[in-house]
Amino acid sequence: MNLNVREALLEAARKAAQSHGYNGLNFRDLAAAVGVKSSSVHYHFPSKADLGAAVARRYWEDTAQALEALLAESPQPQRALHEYPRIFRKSLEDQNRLCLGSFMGAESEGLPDAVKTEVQVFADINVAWLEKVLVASSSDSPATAHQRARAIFAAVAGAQLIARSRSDIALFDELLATYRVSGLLPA
Amino acid sequence: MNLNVREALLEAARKAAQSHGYNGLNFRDLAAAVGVKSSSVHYHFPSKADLGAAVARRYWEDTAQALEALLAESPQPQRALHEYPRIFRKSLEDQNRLCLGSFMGAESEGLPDAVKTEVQVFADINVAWLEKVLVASSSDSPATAHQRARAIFAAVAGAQLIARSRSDIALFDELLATYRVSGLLPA
DNA sequence: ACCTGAACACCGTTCAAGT
DNA sequence: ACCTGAACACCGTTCAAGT
Repeated sequence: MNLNVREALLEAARKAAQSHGYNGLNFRDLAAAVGVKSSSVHYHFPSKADLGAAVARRYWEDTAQALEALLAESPQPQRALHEYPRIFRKSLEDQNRLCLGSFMGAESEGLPDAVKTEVQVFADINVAWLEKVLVASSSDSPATAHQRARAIFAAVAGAQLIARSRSDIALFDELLATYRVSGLLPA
Repeated sequence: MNLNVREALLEAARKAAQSHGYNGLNFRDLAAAVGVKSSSVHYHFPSKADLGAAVARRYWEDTAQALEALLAESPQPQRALHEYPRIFRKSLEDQNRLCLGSFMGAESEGLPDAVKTEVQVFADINVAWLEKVLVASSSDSPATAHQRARAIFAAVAGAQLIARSRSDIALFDELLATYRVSGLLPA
């Protein structure tokens, strides 16, 4: 039950942050969602900065795991690359939530340093994975793979941001399709 | 002096919102920046929702004007299209600020309806302008221009979001360059 | 017409007190 | 070890009171 509270807080805080951002997170609603008092949240996470950093760290850890699983279960690396946007699509399917990296990235100006650091790691692992897969699928030379990986990450994040503000998953799919026909993403 | 206070509030609130979002806006800091008391802000804008909506409306009005000016002063429409991302670049040059439409778009879940409406207009006028210019420069058929316009808007917004979270304008330029070589944006 | 101080409920935080 | 209530300073809001 003790560990469960901490895990439940991390999970509920992640969902809240993907919906309302770090600024939109608040201890009393979070505590209520888990069934404890707000002062109990401070026992597990002394400050909001600690909570935010823990949530962001867990988020990129989970993402790193999902990315490796995606690559492992794909017969060819092109297939993993093609499925990559599905990770962002799943956030939209889950109550129209935004990628935590995008939301906290937007808020980064006012974020505690510990949180900002974790958010940057999220971006780094996405770009590193894309770069690796682009090279493995030999659709790009190693020299251009890094630039291309960053552009894909930025464009997919942008598509999710726009589609989310309209609560329109079909728009996300259409944006991705246009990225493909234009050549930013491999067909 | 009276009108100046209202205008000064709108301007200061826009800057604050582009840095910290709607949730990061607060009446006391805003009032202090303009030199009045926080209760005076409520005289001009009864609620935070009113203030947010006024800021967002002014923002898309200014953007609409800038877009028309850009098109008017461009000898060819391709030229205006090429210069379009400069509008987003200018926000980064101005204290690393994010497009208000992107920030409030991310926050849209918790935004008052009046604010959300204005934010959507911002997206609409951007896409409509891009679509018009794409057709005029005959780089796209009318049938595909709309899809392409939305993809460009999403990708440029995403590039700004990523570059801003790194406080790296050069990254914005590199992302845009990659969009061009990949074919999403005309060379 | 425009501005202000005081008061209210809310939020992050602390801390002494519980079990 | 884990949880809680009470108290603090902060924020959006209201309102009576100023000019």
